[in-house]
Amino acid sequence: MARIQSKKNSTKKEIIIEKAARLFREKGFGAASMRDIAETVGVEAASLYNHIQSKSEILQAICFKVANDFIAQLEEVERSNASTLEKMETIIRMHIRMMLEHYEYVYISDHEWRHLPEPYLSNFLNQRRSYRKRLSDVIEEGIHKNEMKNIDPYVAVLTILSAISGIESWHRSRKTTGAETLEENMVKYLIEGLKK
Amino acid sequence: MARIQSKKNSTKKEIIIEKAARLFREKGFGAASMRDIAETVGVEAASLYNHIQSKSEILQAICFKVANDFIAQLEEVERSNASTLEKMETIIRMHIRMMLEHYEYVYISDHEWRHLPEPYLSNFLNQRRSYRKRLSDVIEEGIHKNEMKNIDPYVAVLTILSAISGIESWHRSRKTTGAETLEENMVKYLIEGLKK
DNA sequence: GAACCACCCTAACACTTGTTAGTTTTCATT
DNA sequence: AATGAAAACTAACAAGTGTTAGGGTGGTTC
Repeated sequence: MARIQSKKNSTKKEIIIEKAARLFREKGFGAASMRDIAETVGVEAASLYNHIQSKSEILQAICFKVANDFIAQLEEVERSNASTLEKMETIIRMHIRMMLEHYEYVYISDHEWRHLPEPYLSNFLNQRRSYRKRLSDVIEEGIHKNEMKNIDPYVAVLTILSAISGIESWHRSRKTTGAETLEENMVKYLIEGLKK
Repeated sequence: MARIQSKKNSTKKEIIIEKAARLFREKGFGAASMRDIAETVGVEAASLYNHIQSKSEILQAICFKVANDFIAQLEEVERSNASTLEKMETIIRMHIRMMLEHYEYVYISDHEWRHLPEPYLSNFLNQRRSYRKRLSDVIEEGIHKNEMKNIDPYVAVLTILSAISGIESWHRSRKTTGAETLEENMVKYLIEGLKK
């Protein structure tokens, strides 16, 4: 019960996933090999299998952790009794912060999910679809309550989530624009386009 | 000079690139093998090398074709004497239509460029950076001329391009929303958020 | 001190990868 | 019918893939 632990109070499995996430993001799931992962962990490839069952288990862990995180936070917003515009702003900020603070994980969940094996793939896509539906319900309500301009809710959700997912390219850049400027301006842009 | 041609007035090389594009988009560059490509072309893998030099040459052809297309169209807009807002709307529509009509190519150029070998990779990224800079110059001018609201130009460009790139997920969906609705609503959203 | 267990190692597996060599087929032009 | 080039084929290569088997090592617990 002691040896399995490391410096950071995390199990070796968690360490493996963390290191793998970095590589999956940098090179893509397919191009990052188990031997690559093993090297950054400081161990032989075969040894990884004492802690994980397969390469794709790592991907599953990452994708579903992110998905669950988003769903949990969305539920919190849904339960609140803020206006629909406030709700959307909260959600947008939540997404931006997730992208800023958990870049690797969110990026992988956004871009590498197609490598999930069935039935996880279908599962993931269903969760995703239902998540977006719930977001567009908020917008639809906002339109009915005359708090938002009349815009196709599906397109609005698509626009918002895609825009935020593009923060990925900021992360890869030289970051002459600060994180705070990024957040405030993107929120401004996306909320302004929604307002009546 | 005749045998190399096929039904569609295109060389075999172009056919290979087209078929490969489909596979690169579906499975990713790394996961699509030369044997996969050969099969859809209806030939053995080794025979592909009578027409192309390497797998990555296909990727280069796709990425730079798209990049050059975008640059050419941007230059046309820059030369016009429309207002900055009109310019931005034209550019946004151009991007949306490219995404709608040349989905496979644009998607690959957006998502698989990291597999380009040097020096093509650096080249590609430089073109991309300079393209975005020119877009943000238009927005900056719009702000100075008081035609646009005061928003960080870098963030605005990031938001616009990322949003449009998300049309990819519409393409993969059941398309309950039509292409026209998609275009009009996204333009509305993105332009409205820019207007003073 | 013996047994146990978690963990690492080396070696190997079956398979897939992009690509090359060498040969044969196809077909328009002479 | 013969020529010559383009383009297809088979076979093989070296390297890399995820994963398993089996054995060794060092620390914890009886």
